Amino acid sequence: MSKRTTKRARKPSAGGRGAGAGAQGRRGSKRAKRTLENFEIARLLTELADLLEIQGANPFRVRAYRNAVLTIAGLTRSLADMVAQGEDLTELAGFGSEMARHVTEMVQTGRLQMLDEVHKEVPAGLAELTRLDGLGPKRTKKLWETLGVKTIADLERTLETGRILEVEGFGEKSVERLRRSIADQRKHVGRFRLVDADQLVRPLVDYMRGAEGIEKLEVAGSYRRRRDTIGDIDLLAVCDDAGPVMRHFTAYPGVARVQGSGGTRGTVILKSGLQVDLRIVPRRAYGAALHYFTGSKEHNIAVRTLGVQRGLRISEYGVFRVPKGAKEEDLGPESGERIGGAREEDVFRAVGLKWIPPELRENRGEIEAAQNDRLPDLITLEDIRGDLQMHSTWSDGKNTIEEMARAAAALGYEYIAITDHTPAVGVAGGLKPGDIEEQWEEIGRAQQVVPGITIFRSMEVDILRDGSLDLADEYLERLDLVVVSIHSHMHLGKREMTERILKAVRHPQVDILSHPTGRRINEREPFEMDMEVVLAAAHEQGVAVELNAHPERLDLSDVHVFRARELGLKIAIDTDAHSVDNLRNMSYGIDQARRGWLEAGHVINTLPLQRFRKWLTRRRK
DNA sequence: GCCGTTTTCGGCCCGACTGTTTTCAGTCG
Repeated sequence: MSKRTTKRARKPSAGGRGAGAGAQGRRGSKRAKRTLENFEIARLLTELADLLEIQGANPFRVRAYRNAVLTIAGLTRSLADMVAQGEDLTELAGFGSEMARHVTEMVQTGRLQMLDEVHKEVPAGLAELTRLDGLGPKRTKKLWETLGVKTIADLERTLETGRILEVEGFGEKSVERLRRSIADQRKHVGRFRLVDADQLVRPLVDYMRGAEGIEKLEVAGSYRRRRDTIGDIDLLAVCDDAGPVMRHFTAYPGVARVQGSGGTRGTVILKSGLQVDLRIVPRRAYGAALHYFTGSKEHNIAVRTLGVQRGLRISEYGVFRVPKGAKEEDLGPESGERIGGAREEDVFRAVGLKWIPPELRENRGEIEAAQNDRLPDLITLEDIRGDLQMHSTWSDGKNTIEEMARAAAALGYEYIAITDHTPAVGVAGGLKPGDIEEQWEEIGRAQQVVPGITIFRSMEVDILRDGSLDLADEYLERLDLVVVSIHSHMHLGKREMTERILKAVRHPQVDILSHPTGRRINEREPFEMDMEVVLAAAHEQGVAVELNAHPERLDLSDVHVFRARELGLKIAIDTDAHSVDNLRNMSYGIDQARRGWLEAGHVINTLPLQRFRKWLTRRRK
């Protein structure tokens, strides 16, 4: 495998975590230096990129830092470990010798000298300012140079006093926009969970289909790629006359304010705070526009670059052969010979690729896979034959075992596992040992009255602080399936947490490690733990790792799923349902699984009943 | 700063909209 392919294959997707301005400065110099986590390294590199941009550095150099941040976001391994083991960081996508040197320095010293140097010239707070809507590097620099604005607080003062109007390029509209932008940031308006976006998008799409003369309507963007969180919504429409469609859009009752509207593009903010962009495109460009607005940005850049290599110009208007000898400035959006654009496939075919499912479009190796006809045959909801984590009224579920079984049978499943909590999870009504046998009797009764589905005796066994399990072996041995997870002491250090999970995974009765990082999207950060080590241990022990389909968890993340697949682990996609309705959340797990390149064969609950039973006995010979 | 089937220099995706402008820079996606 060439280095290029290797690097591309590792190229990640998701954006880095939010970068805080002045992260390095705040850490201070006292105390022993501590190894930086990947996200902290990414944060420092982002700050460096922001500040270099303000300094007017070469934009491609700035991009190089941002690309490195993207790569880091897709790693499951800790950079500190990689450095400690003497690995060659330049093997990582977007990492050259400089980036490798920077990262090594940060790992070894906890600081980045280059950032210190830049801080001498540009205040750290400016990085934060560039993240406000309407303020980019140029305008931030201007405010700093003319009014000495260094922080958001400074900016607010100039807004109040009106001094900002003295600065060239800043008028009343800018004042209003910046005020809103600061207020939005205060509210900590973040990304929307996919499930919440679904609730907002469905009625909007229904409404838009009623627009006069609308021919086609599709939701593109990260929503179409089914990312676990959504920044904004991109709607794509085809119609002959844009005017009525755009007016219909901005008149949607859910709109809080109209940010802008032109002949082909309009932007509104819904009352929920969700931004929605509508693009109106001609029929002949529909496929090219759909591809373009679906993204990801990184994927698009990669595809367009392939186009450039073939003398093609790819944009939302279509695929064009660039006229020989044409000057860049003479080219309009539709100059040259149009060789495609009505269908999405046109774009891929023009650069020698098979059509790539949206969930894979993260420039994480999908381009190479499509070139080599090695795209995965992605799992679908129809592949699922059972659900291996759900709760009943015996602990914190809302429905009885029988009700859960009937609902699962109605979904066409062959088997389910009832996984009520164990005693340590008192708040969730964890069962006491004395209750467990009674519950088994009820499972037996439910099994008799609900035909056609097998109900496994299981429990979601709590992993205690020391890594031991919250249920005696005599019970564990009598369960059909043992699922383990953490519900307490979530703030242990990385080493202790990793050891705790490893101990649980190595318990001979354990089958599935459930919601491994404990994250709750937008609510709780993942545990500090070494995922790479945990996944490796699970693989070694024959333990499956769960992709929890609950839309607030989706834990494993897509990046972790991708890595698990690379390592050859088995995955269980479970809903963790606490009611019959929750069983339908399986689709969110499937979305995430597809983003992690899973095929049916990677997932244990796609197995037919008999083969699944066989899997259960793999360690119980 | 990274990268290479136009390779070690010279590229690096492409277009719309806004605001404050008189012809476009900056920002955003």
